Amino acid sequence: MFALVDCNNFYASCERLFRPDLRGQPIVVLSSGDGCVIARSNEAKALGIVMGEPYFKIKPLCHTQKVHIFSSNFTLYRDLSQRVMSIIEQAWAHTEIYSIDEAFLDLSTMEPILQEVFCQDLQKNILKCTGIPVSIGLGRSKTLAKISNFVAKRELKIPVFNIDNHLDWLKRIDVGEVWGIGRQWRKKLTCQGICTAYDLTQVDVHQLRRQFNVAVMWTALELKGISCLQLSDDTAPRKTILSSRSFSTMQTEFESLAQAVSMHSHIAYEKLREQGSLTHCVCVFLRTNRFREDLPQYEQSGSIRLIMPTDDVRLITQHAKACLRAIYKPGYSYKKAGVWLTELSDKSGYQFDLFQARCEEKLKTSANFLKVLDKINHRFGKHTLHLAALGFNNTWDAQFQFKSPAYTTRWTELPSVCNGT
DNA sequence: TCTGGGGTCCTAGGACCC
DNA sequence: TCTGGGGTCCTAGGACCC
Repeated sequence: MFALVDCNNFYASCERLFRPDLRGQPIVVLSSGDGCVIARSNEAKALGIVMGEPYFKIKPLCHTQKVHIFSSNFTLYRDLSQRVMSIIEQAWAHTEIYSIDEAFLDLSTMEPILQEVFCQDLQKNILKCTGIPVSIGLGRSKTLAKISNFVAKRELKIPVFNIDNHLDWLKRIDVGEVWGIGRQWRKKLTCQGICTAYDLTQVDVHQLRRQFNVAVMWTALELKGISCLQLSDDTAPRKTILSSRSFSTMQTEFESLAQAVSMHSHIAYEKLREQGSLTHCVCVFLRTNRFREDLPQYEQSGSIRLIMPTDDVRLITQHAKACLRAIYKPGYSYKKAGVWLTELSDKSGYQFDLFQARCEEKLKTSANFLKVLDKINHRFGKHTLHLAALGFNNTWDAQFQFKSPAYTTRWTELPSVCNGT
């Protein structure tokens, strides 16, 4: 048996945690640059605000209905996520942290009779210790646990549900709600009359393998209660690292794009160092605003493959700017740029170039420099020390107009408790 | 006027090898 | 006119997830 713990309206719940005055009020959390809706409280859902909707389209509704708007505050969400996850891991060792707000538990070694009670206790404990409400679904496979969670949250509105003796629910679940069936597969399946999760269990799995792919076949097997996906004990480092963002206003000049690309190089560098990897390939992309059909469109990417892998922010930035130079075309209004590091390798397996003199001295100097850079930024705040290439007073960077304080991670932004006097 | 960011995996096809 | 069989690796593109 598997259990899926899923935080309810996670980002909205995080925001409400430090704003008890917002209990029962509609809350919406926006994506980077206050672009789209990425989380909604139940009250906001009830107003018909849908996921992914651009903010400007719902602005009047938010105003008349007094919806509380928040910019995304990932520092806060990450911190609260870690608290929730640590409680889960303390309660049960065989756990996979699947996303910022979800964890799978493999309960197969627990007495079946204890499983539901265990989940009910866990749900109460998480709420008590963190203030974050969660729902827990149980099932014979990860996919069934997912569906079970969906039923608990959306249909029955109860904290814990075990679908094992209630598989009739599959007949009422749209096939597009099944984990692993996205928009394209849903379209293709419904064309063939496969409209519900139950329908999918009735199709020959080899036919699914042929017509779709092996993942869809596994999904169908999992719905039948045949577990194909085990917990992934994934402490493995990322295989690619990306930093990208839309601009607050469209940019035309090379210089501001170069600043943005330098900033993304810096962010990507920090992520790279954090997991102790080196990059072999630096890729840069930029694109115009695809929603502005009245403007000429351009989208391009370029990459540089390094002879020797690096984690030096100076080299990464230098190569990223060279990529940008190669793809930049004047005369366009750019909306977004990013830096993508691929072909990552572990620092311990450093491969020297056969045809160049070994340059240990140079590497040592670089390592020392980076160590100091990291140390200073760790102690005094993320962007205390950075390359001048990032520029100052960036007007192009995304705005977070409705951002809440870093309540739990910054001394100066701790919530204050007022005694009313 | 205003439309997110960051990942993974699978597959088909092409290039190459003997 | 007729031209094998059995592999591996790489890449781009497409699907999915949160």
